[in-house]
Amino acid sequence: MQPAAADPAAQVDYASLPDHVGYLLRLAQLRVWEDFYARLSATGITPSLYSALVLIERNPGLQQSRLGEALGVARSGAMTMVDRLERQGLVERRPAPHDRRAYGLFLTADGRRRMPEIVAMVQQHDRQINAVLSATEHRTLMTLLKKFVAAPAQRGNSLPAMEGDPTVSRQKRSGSRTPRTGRRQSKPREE
Amino acid sequence: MQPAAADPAAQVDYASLPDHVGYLLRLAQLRVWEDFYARLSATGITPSLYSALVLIERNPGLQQSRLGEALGVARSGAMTMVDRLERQGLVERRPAPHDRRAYGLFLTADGRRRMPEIVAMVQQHDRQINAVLSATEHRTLMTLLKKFVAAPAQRGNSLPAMEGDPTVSRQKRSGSRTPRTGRRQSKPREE
DNA sequence: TATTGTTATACTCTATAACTATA
DNA sequence: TATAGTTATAGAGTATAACAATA
Repeated sequence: MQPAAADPAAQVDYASLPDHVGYLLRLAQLRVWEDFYARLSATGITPSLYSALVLIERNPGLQQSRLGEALGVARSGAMTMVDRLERQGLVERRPAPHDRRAYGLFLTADGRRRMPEIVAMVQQHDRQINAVLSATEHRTLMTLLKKFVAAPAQRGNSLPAMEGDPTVSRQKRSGSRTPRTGRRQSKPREE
Repeated sequence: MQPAAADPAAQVDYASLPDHVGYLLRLAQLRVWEDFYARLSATGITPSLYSALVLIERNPGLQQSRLGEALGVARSGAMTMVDRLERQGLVERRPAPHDRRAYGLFLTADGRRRMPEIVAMVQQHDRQINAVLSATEHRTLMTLLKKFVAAPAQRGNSLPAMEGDPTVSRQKRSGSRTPRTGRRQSKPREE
């Protein structure tokens, strides 16, 4: 995303671009992410990982599939997220009580210990991000965004994670679908 | 992004997630994209391609590098975009008058002919998207988003394209950088 | 030496499909 | 037969680096 050196882009006429909500939404989100990453880079927590953490903290024992559904990612994507959080020692998978296929997700002791700090960093990030708006403006923006999002969608409508996603494009375009192969074994930790 | 079947996600407590601007921005953008892709899928135009088209139309003779800077993508990325637009017959590269390295970008005759229709589709998309807000609300939202975006950034601050981007994450994370190799020849159309 | 266009390569994110164990 | 977790693979998007031609 390298910023234009001096400002060669200044000569370009952006025409109608800034009149599109989508364009502004993207710029805004980009700005938010930049600050998020800059601020939390040391922790290795990304926006999507953070949203997973919050959900797991608030819904102890949550299953991976449920997490994925809640965050709008495929099961395999949820896997990756949980793997990362597990590797960071923040989250653990415990066998589900009544279903030997499933696991429940929990914060580890370390995760519970570190959570407040992480949350504080994110809140600080939020404050920084919102600093450009007055309290009233911020409230208004949140209200409008919520209204925008809550509106009945043409298609399904869950609440996805906090992360970028070239997904939509991929899904909706491309008429060619090629099947795959591959695999080997599963659940190498249950014998 | 498959929508949750019935609504298993409804049982999940989203906790503080909806209080974060970033989270709402992402949801909002997702919704916008969905509609954009659904509506323009037949044309093969993505949000980022559309923004390129608009810039080229308004700035005839624009160089690829300038386009890239204006849209916040690397030169190689601008290449890809222009390649796609060229393949679709919408844009052409003409040798720049006073710089034999450079090319100027122009809409083709066909591009100019099709542009109004594309613009109309995008405007229709915009209307649909904005339908959930009153005219006043929409104006307020745009104003707030602009204010949000226009605020002095900590880092550089150009106006990128209309497309998702896992970019930020990649750039800001990862301490390991491995150099590459590769190439073969360039400009096979200038001998 | 710097810039423009180009190509090769790598990495992130996320999807689909198929498989295993279990229900 | 369906579901949870897993794994392999595909592909979109975008970055970096190196190169040729030109400035």
